[in-house]
Amino acid sequence: MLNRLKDDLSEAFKVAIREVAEAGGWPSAEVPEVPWDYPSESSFGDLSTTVAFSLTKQARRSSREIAGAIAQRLALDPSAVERIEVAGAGYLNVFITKSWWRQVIGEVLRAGALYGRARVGEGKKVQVEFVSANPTGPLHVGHGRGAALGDALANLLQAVGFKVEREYYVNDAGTQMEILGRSILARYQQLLGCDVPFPEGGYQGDYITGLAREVIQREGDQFLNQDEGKMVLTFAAFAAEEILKGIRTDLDAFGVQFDRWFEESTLYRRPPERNQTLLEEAIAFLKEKGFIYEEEGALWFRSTAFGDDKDRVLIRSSGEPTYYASDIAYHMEKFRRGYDLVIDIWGHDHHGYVQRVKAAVQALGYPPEALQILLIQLVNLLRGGRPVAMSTRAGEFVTLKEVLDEVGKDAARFIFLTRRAEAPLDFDLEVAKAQSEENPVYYVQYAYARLSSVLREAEKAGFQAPSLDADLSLLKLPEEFSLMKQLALYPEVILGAALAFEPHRLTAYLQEVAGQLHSYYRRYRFISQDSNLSWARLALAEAVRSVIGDALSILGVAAPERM
RNA sequence: GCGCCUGUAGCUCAGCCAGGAUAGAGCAACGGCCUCCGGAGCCGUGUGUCGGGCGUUCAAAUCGCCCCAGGCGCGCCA
Repeated sequence: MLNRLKDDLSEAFKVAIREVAEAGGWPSAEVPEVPWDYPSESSFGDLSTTVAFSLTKQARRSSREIAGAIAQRLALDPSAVERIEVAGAGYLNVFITKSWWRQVIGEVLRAGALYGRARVGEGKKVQVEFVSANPTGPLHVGHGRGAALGDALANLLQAVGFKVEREYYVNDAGTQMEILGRSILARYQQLLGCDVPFPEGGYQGDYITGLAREVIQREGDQFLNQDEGKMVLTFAAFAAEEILKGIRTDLDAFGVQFDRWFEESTLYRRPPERNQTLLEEAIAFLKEKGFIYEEEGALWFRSTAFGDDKDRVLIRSSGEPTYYASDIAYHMEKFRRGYDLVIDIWGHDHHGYVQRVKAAVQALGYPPEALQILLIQLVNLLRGGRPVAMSTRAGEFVTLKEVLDEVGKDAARFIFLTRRAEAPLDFDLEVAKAQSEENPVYYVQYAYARLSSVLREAEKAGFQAPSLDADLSLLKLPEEFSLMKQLALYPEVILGAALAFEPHRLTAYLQEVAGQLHSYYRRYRFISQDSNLSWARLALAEAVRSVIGDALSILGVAAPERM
């Protein structure tokens, strides 16, 4: 709605600029786009443009003069625009009519959950791959941040018309599986009284011992004297499956569901209908394109042809494929599935890898912008302002489950989404638990619960479902117009957050709306003796509630009617 | 050494991609507010070399270059 208004205004401005140019005898061929700002100060109007500044050169006049001339020739819809003012050095400030703002309420109430939805995605297929933690241990807080971001981003993209699939890449092959198997085997042997050393670089967490104990419970000591190489594989497969179960449970508790769990081992298996594995196919394709060469017994990919610093090995001289090779095959597989856009969410420590994978995607014949890689910075876990010590190596880490048990899903998700991905995040357990103003999630949820309560009370007082027929012209307070403006902005916030891959814009928006609502609530009453006014304010209440609820659902945070 | 991210109020951060009017929030601090729809709330008070420098521009937190500080990455590791 606001968008439509801005488009209309832009058109009117362009017409006026052309007229001014013709009258003034300066070139009118290049009429610039008209940029719109929301001025911070209400005396500067509701919308403001600096378009006059950009015309000074071609017009050879001052921006102030140009702005004045434009303002005089503007033909505007009087039902939407109250007046135009020229201010400062040549700003053109647009004041929107009160009746136009009031229409936003009806728009929200009529559209309901569809308010703020857009179609820019045009049904294009997007894949968001996130979390993808190795099945070698439970999810920790950092994974939680990735999970919250990926899920919220997927929701946002859905909201603007993309067809989204969520995927988890399971690294169930390669070295780390072997280390996992060895770690469990060592604990198994130790538990049964054998004096064996723990493997170097093994996974030391207590859960490893727990899994070994589980094996003993189920199978006893029958594996003690069997072939170790075989046992490592068996134990690894068992452990990965168990750990993955735990991961699924944790993600479920966190409210994240994936459409597909793609196993790395698939890349090394020959599908019945083909005569090559996906990995072999990928390499064969690159070879055919001339990007592969042999040197020192290894197979190299000429990634430098696509902006990488150096060429990379795909097949080691030992015959083993590198992790990079499997990732190339994986991305080939992804794009074959027909996604228009693939988004990978990785930990920030992988950023050296970005260029490489993009290079591979290009070599495979896909446009580089079809793959977007988002890097998430670390989560610093604090308790009462003091860092909580964590070391994955020593097996000491705070798991996502522990955090969820302590602070709950909603607080965790919301806080994870308050910062943009590439900024490190301090996550203070005490703050996340606090049921007070320190904690942004409660502040926002409370606004929703409060409005729900008001609407319940209203019903008791005889104001059934907020009426679209309410006389909104009774809404005259500045605070009411502030809220209406926030409602009007919602579609832009959704669209902007989705296209920029920045869900944190939505948490910020929610905090702003909640703040305005609380402030209004303390000062005025929704339900009063004046029944017409009550109807009008309740319509506003319902509209605000609807938008807060919708935004929370996109973030994956509950919108409680009572707290 | 090269590359990426970060540097904005005492603290945590928005704003930077698409440059515009006195740079915004929250927390912390202090002082107020429960005849009234939920006080998990509200109102008020103060805070800035936007890391530094140079440049582009009518206009720079925002764009470019250089420098400083912190983090991370640069494997035939994953």
